[in-house]
Amino acid sequence: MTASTLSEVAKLAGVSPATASRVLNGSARTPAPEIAERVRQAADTLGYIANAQAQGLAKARSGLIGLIVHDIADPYFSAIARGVQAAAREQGKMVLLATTEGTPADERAAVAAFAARRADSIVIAGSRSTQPGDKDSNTELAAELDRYCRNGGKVGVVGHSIVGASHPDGYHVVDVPNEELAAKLAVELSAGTQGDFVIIGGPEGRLTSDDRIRGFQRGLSDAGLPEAEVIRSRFNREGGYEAGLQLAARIKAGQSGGTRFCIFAANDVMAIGAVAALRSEGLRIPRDALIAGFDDIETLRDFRPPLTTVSLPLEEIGRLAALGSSNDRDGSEDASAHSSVTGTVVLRRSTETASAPG
Amino acid sequence: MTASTLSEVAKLAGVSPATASRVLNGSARTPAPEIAERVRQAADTLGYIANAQAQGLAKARSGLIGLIVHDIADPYFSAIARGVQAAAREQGKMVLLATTEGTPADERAAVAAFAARRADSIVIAGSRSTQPGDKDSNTELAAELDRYCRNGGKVGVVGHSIVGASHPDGYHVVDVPNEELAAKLAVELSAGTQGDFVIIGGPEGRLTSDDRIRGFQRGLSDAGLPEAEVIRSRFNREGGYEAGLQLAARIKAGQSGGTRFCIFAANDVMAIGAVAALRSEGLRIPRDALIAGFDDIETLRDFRPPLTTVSLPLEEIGRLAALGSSNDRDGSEDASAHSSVTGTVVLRRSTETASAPG
DNA sequence: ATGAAGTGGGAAAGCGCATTCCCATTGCAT
DNA sequence: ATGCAATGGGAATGCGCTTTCCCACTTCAT
Repeated sequence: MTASTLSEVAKLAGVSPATASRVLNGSARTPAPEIAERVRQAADTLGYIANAQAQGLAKARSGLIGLIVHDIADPYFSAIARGVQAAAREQGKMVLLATTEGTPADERAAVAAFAARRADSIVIAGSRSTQPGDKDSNTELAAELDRYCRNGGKVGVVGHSIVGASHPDGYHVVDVPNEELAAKLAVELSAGTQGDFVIIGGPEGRLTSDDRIRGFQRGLSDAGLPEAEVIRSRFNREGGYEAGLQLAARIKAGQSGGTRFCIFAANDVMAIGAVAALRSEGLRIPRDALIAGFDDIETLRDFRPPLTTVSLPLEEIGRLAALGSSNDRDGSEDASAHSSVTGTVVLRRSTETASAPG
Repeated sequence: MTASTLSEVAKLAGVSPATASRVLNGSARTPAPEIAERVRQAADTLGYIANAQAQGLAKARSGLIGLIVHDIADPYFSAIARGVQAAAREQGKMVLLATTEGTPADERAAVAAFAARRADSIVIAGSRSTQPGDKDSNTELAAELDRYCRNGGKVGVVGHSIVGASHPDGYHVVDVPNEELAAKLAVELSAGTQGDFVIIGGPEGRLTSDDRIRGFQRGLSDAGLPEAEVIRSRFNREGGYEAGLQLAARIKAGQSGGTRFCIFAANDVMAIGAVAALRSEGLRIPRDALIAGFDDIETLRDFRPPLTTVSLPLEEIGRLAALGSSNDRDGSEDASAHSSVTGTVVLRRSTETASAPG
């Protein structure tokens, strides 16, 4: 037994499919109340559920919003996903998920898949990479997105505008002031710290990571401090762990010169990994080293010692990206090519210089 | 400018739409290589992307798999989502996301929405509730799912079979031995513990929570210990926190009778909340109380003190649910109504009775 | 040389719905 | 009473694709 169709409902109600369509799925024209009731009853007894695919075909809109993330299990992305999901819900849409592990080629494929499904809009989160090896893929990604826009799609971008993308009004980017906030963090940290600064960053070319590193360096410089050394690693917990091991060895070898290293990890998850590594080497935070992260991941807030970080309204970011790229076109002016959020530096115990009582 | 269509491609290639369809999207019949090449070229120059909605309509399959979770930002669910996503990818499908906050009414709506989109299968994660107030909604949820199955849909269920659902072969449930594992945890904990056991559980009627509580009690009983008190709270971090505050007050009032409470929180996130509460009251783990969780959430593994818990292969669970409900029907026998996973008790510092050196 | 079997492309009929147009009916003003 | 606009339902078309069926042509066996 297959699902019942509109015409079956119409037949049962003794009306035409057109009328049934009008009453069941919103239309400008509203049939007479008595007829409407009959149709609704028929639909009910048949357990009618409109075929969204057919509707999409007929209306050229799908009610779908595509979401591209690196890894849905990464708390950074899942927080954004929650925001996107909330926005989708508000608009009566559904979200389609794609994970890409950050590779531009997969992102391109995801965009194509979304385009195939005629997603009304696409939200692309997660920093793109500008590594030389990814150059072609990036160009193709931009091309694919442009094509999608040209065909009427809207795309919401978290963080930076897409490199190479050029369609005039198809993109809505949610600016995240990674650089400024990282600078601010550096300034605030430098106030009460005397040890050397070290940065644990993602791979070179990872935009978000690069922004944060650049900002942090600028902050140091603004505070009259020398540039910090940068250790490159993967942009996840394991990357942080590995970098942490390196640092631990150096700390134990006395390379921190009598003072504590102040470590800045480009995101919270890396910071946690680094802390785990330091601990596994018998070092303690903040006794033997200070450390700060970025993002203020919710699940990590109960971590000990509490992690100094930059709090970002991730859910809101997701919401804005989804809303900004919604098809409320006929744009209220041009006001909507960008929206921006702000974050706040949150100093916590992991960077406290006065040795804690406990 | 709107996306180009199959017939445009066909025209450009000088063939019929039928032929174009055959070469571009897999078919049993394969046109001549030379023609195929021409079609492919035409598709390429036009930037043709098949309209999945139209394909879905024509083929009566959508290539979509619906995923229902309480909250995508909850690490438990996002881990499962990752598994589902992986399975979807293997099968060349996409996942459609719905979040419900655990309310049966929303779950019902999500199922209906998936049915409307003609999702090939639905994975429903997250414990259903059997609270009296939800009874009707639950019945409706079951009815909706049954209807979906009757129309040819497959549903993968994480944890328990759907209460009230009855369609013979539409459901594939991934059994999670919550009860057994909780019992095992209780037994292992009781070995080295003398204090009273206390359970922090979710609201009554929450299936997963109830299973774990029941199992834990059984384990205690098997070990010859009296039944533990159960504190009911919300099934998330805040719930754990609130329960933790209550317990902290009692511990400080000396109600633990000279020994330490051994707290079992029905999931890791609650456990973390409880730990945070105890800490905020100046208590320390495991010095002042022991605590164990359930799930072994990845992001929480670096937590201090390391949390005793039950490790569950969440990603695998998601995979199995998605795969098991995939339309490889013509079922290899009936072998596939269930699949099961197993977990392991992981004893860590949070329940160590020998007072730690540090 | 002839027919049967096989090969490969095209025409056409939907898939389930929205929507445009058309037509019958009604209400009103004249 | 007559004409007009407004109202509301139905027929038909098309959204973009798959798939069945048909037909022209080739190839082989006889």
